[in-house]
Amino acid sequence: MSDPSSADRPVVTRIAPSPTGQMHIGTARAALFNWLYARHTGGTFLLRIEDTDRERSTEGAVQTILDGLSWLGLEPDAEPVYQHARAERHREMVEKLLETGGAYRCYMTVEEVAEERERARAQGRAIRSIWRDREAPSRTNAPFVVRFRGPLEGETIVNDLVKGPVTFANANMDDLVLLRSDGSPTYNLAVVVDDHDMGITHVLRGDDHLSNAGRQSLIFEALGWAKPAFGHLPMIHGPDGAKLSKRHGAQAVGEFAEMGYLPEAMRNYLARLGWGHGDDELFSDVQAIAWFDIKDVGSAPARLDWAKLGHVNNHYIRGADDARLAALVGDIHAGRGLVIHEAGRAAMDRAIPLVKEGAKTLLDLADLTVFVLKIRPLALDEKTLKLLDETTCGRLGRLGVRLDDEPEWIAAPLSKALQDFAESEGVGLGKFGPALRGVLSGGATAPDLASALEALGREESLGRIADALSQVQ
RNA sequence: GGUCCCUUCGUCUAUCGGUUAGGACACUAGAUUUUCAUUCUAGGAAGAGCGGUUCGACUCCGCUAGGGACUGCCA
Repeated sequence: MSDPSSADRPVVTRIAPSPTGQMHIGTARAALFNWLYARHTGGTFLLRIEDTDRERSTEGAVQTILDGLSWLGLEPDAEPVYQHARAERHREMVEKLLETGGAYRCYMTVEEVAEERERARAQGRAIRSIWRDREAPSRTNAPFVVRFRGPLEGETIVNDLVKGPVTFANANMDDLVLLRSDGSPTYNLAVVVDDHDMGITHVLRGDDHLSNAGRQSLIFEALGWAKPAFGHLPMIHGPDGAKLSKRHGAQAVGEFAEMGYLPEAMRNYLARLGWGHGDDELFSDVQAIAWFDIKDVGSAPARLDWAKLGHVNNHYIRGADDARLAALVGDIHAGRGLVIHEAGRAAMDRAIPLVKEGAKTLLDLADLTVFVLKIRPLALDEKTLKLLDETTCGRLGRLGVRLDDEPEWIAAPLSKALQDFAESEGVGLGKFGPALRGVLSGGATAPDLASALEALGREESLGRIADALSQVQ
């Protein structure tokens, strides 16, 4: 149902964030959908930085966007376009509109506009300037803005790819400002000119721009240009249904990264928010690209569900390369001020594959591996100290000797050895397992005993047991 | 206030006029067990409300209610 004029061109999509702070997760999802659609159709995915508001745009925010996209693995196919740099072109088009009568100079003061706004609101109509049908004042250097001369009647229909046909009465649409009194172009004008010049065929963006689609359609028409196809994505809300904000835990891409979510997990989870392919929940980028279609994008807003995100992330952590995880987790440990020695590094490498199935985030993985990084002799927690009575100490002593006989220090045979030992002692593992756990981990979270032993290595394991025994005696 | 959008289990969703309304996460119970977790098994859980259209409606239409967006010389 796309605009016929754009149907035959190769697809060009774009993400057009304004660099005014953090990169919202909704922007990330819009980027993902644009990226998926471009990849699916063999088209192009572009980035445009909407920095026409010089007051609010910052260099740092631009970098945040670039970093965010890069982290997500959604690199644009060309250098970013900076909207601000195109101001001359925008002004040219306003000139053209002025010549063709599609726009007019409005000399209303801000106060007068405020009054008109109030009147218009009270009367339930759109804002109209008195200068719409009036000659310019005689005093030539009076400040003015350029407004769009919108049609007074008829309707504008946006055939939205997600929402279906959306009808706006032209009478309800304001004569919006195209050029500010300082001569700088505004958003709605710049978007239209840039989308046209960049050859954008599909505009997939947040729901909050739906009403802008009506306004922008009018400008496209006034300029005599073909419109792109529009698709307005529903917003992402917090778990309570309100617009996603800081108090929901996170809203910026960078925050998700810091919380230990993997970019591929974010892509999978975000894709599933508002888009679906039957019952498929976990899928690769290749599959998502093959399956993605705008017609399968839902129209209702979705809530962020941390539990499910955690589940998806866990799935990708399980499948992730261990060396990559080790590097990522090492950074987290380092960030927490932990020094990682050579031996610790090796122990981490051994520990990660043994514990990662229990990690929902990289932060979890850090918690699950911290026990191998402890330095001997470990400080024993009270719970463990209480478990270390004479009988248990005797057992652990014998266990140490028994384990040292193991030819191979890997989990499966170690597990067998533990079972055999328990049997030879005539007790269940429960009789000394918890004590051994405490001795090996110093109270930190640790995996099952055999895995913990393997991760620590022979020397370290036996050393920790010996340390504990001499400490208690 | 006005314009526009949205509404299936707690959450994300499948369904595209005829189904015991399916799946995933979460939850509950049981099994496993050296903590937590993992794993396995079982289970509860939904069409906002009211009217139409139709032989038949979750699906189409209208109204109501509830959410949301926009209503800037912000984007």
